[in-house]
Amino acid sequence: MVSGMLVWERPEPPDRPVPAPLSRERIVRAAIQLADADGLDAVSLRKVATVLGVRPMRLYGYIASKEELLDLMVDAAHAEIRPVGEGWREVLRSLAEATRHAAHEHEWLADLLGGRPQLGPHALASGETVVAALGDIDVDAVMPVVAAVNAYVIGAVRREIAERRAERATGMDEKRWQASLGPYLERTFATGRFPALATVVRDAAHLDADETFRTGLDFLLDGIEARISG
Amino acid sequence: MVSGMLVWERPEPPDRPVPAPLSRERIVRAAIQLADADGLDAVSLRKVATVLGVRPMRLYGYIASKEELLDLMVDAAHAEIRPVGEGWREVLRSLAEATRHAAHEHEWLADLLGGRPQLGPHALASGETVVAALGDIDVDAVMPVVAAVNAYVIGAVRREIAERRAERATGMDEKRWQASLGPYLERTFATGRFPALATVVRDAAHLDADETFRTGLDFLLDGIEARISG
DNA sequence: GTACTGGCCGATACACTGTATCGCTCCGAT
DNA sequence: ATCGGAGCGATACAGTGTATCGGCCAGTAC
Repeated sequence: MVSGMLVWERPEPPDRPVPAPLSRERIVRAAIQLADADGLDAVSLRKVATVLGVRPMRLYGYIASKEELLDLMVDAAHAEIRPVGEGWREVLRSLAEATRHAAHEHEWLADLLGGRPQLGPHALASGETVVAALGDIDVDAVMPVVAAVNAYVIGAVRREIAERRAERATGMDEKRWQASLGPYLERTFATGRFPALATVVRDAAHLDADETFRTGLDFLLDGIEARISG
Repeated sequence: MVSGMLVWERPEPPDRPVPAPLSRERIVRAAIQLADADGLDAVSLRKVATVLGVRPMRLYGYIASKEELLDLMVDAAHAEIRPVGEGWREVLRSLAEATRHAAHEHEWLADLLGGRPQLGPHALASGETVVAALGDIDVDAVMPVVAAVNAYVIGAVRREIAERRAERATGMDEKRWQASLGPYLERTFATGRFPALATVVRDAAHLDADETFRTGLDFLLDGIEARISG
């Protein structure tokens, strides 16, 4: 009981805000929302907490560090990566395309992919699907094959997103892109120090992002096929 | 002239510290030294300035932002990547191995590779070497081939370094590694949700990092060979 | 020799970060 | 009715990248 004041005189306790119900899932969703909108740099524990109507330190009841939050985000993204198809080649291609697709919807994924080992349930689940589809392949060959495809996808997606960002940074349309990077390359090539590069960049047909990705993936899958069936 | 005091009475002006001679090269070397020793997170403009015996804001006379410093670091690393060999296959393999080697000496490179377009002089130089060695290949095929190899290397190196760090984080030796991640995977596999994965992880032969990298690279180069010579 | 001026340097400041610490409050068990 | 413990949040700390701006200095024009 508080002092001698009667209830009638005592004011009500200040409206203690109803504690927002919290969960890892909510936290991760909020973080992803921020990252989708404004990039990975926009994800800070304070901003996430604000979005959730919560004080920052509350989050530490659910995660031990920001790194863990990023891990959870990546695993959440893996939930959207569901390889399908029949036969090892189709499944691997599906894995690659689905990963790329996810990175298109969540560009921050390009910054995180491959940055730490993926051991979350969703990542393992998609791994399981892939490995299961490779059942007709020599057991000892499965890991190297999956690792190779994953490596290619990680690198290809990173490069692609990096280029996309660079283009956007120059002003979003292709005109300004050619107006800023084009001239730089022109001037650089004009020095004559990179003749072979200059020739290829100027004379060769330029594939778009889709074609580039698929071409590289086909190289890899062809190489795999040759070895495992041989 | 300062007031009426004679020289003899007037103290010397305070030892104005000799301004440390500065250059992008020095700045980048200092940053790389920090990153080699303690990782990318240890690279801050303040720390770099301290190493150089300089105040932080001075650096902005040489670079416009920290991102530019990171770009310069990456290009400096590219200076150590000099692909050699005869014929397109040897050169591409050399490019891949040299990049991996650089990332072993500068682990931070794994965090930066592929993160932004590489247009620095050293990156272009190694690109020139590679493209020049692909002279006997159809011009339109050069870019996709180089892009594919680069993508694979970026991803493979990232994965490899990420794993190495995870191992180190558990205590550096293999015993503790098995004592921390092993049990996690064991418990996870024990749930029976990932049977195919469990089988492969448990029963298949495990390649070491060198073998894994080379196997994937061979897949890719084989696939390339099949297409360009066919 | 003197006045000016333009450029560089550095101190300070700002807004923000991740997270350690720790007192308070409240709930549930005894 | 009392105690214990857990969780919450305010505060604090050490650090970040960088904008701003006052002042010093070198060089130039007379």
